[in-house]
Amino acid sequence: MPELPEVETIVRGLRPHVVGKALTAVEVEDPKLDSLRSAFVLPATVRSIERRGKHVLFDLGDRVLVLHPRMSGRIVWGRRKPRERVRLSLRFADGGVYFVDPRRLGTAKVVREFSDDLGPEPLGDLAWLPSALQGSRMPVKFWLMDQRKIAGIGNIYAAEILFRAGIAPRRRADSLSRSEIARLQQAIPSVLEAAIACGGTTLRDRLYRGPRGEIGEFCFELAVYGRAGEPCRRCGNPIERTVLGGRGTYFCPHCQT
DNA sequence: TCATCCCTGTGG
DNA sequence: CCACAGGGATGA
Repeated sequence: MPELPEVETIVRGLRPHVVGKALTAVEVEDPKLDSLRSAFVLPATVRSIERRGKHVLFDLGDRVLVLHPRMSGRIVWGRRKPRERVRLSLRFADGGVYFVDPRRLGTAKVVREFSDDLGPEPLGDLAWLPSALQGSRMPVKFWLMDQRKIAGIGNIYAAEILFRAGIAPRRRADSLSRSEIARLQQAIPSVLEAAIACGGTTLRDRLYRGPRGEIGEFCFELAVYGRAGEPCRRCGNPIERTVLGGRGTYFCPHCQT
């Protein structure tokens, strides 16, 4: 469910509650996560919490707990356990971190060292982007969502980024002109940073919540995602929805070419 | 580059 | 009831 801005919001919200605190108990409440039962060495101090792509990393000194919310996962801090389906609870003296995940698609693992095959982070300098796009025949929307190419972008922000850049989702990655690539370099960080500044996006289903359960303010206004048939905020023509790679794909046929 | 699967909940 | 859901691994 969450993409980079939502995961970043989660991580920032958890840090003040958890970093430097002693993890006293772990409750595994989903058979799919049984392998975690023997993975913790307690008590352990949480040294830091970091985000990498859409992964949340709890540094426990000799181990790293890696959570990935996938579609429906949430990670919340609370004094008491939430009523929703909790798959994993991390107990601290004054509260807990709860991995809530109704669809149970999210993943959790404990490793000695976090390693991954994720691409670069999409914030900051994207000077590497032009050469990375070269030689990739996939639709640019796929490319943006391919975590090995660039980390953290999902279906919503891929749509929003491509609208901002004025590029149609089906365009092949290696077909973009210099100026289109330059617009992408600008659109990627600016869309994601704007969303982070708003604390992420909460859709109508309200699945996503912040680290303390708050719904994200709707201050990040979606330009295209979920707006099929509604007027484009820029040109007024209706937003279209198609299916690309099995995912709903929203774009403005007039503004995105 | 597809389809399919993993899961469950919700909205039309 | 069916369609769809913010992710991603897998196999053809």
